[in-house]
Amino acid sequence: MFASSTTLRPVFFNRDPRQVARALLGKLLIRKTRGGMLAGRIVETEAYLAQGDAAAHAAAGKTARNAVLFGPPGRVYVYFIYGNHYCLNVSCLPDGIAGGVLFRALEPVMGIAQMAKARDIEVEDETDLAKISFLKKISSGPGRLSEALGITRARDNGKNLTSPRSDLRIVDDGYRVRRVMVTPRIGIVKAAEHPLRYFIAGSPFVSA
DNA sequence: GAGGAGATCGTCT
DNA sequence: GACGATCTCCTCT
Repeated sequence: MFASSTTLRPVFFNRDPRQVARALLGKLLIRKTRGGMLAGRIVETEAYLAQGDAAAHAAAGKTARNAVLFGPPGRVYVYFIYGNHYCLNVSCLPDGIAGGVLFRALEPVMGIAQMAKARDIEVEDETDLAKISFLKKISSGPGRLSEALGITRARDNGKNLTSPRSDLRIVDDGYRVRRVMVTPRIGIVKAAEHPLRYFIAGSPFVSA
């Protein structure tokens, strides 16, 4: 499957996070597991900038926690939040300049039953797997999509998303997004006014 | 359906 | 020692 798709290369991520956040919409996030392949279409992202963005983890400078954001583009940055959740990001811009994109929501595409199990969501019967109300519970939110794909800081932080052999990567399968909406970011206090949240207009799988 | 509070811990001050 | 790029459950309407 996805025979005609191509893995996104480092150059895709080597630019302004706002461009990357917008361009990632419609791409497929793919996770290879022992139990099979999981995939979701990216429907919602947020950009976190290098300079002058008080909400970004990189705002206060480089630390052991956020070092990946300062590294080369196309690397996985995972952080743990509220004592409960992991959030998945990808680094942008050249080595030495911080910046990243947070993945906020996916439309489940492949391995849906396995993702539901990872989220501890019960499948009543086979028809559930095609219901929007059911699919929304799987990966419409940063913590939710990370849990569905089994993302953890110990396992994935620093991983190269752009290697075709990686167990976590992003591919372009030719899907074309019709219209993109831009709004302020969610769940932050500092620099909350900037319109840096991007999502596919009309998608029922975006968060909130 | 909306709104509020608790969970729970790594990270930085 | 405080707080956070969240989620879920519970209560009230």
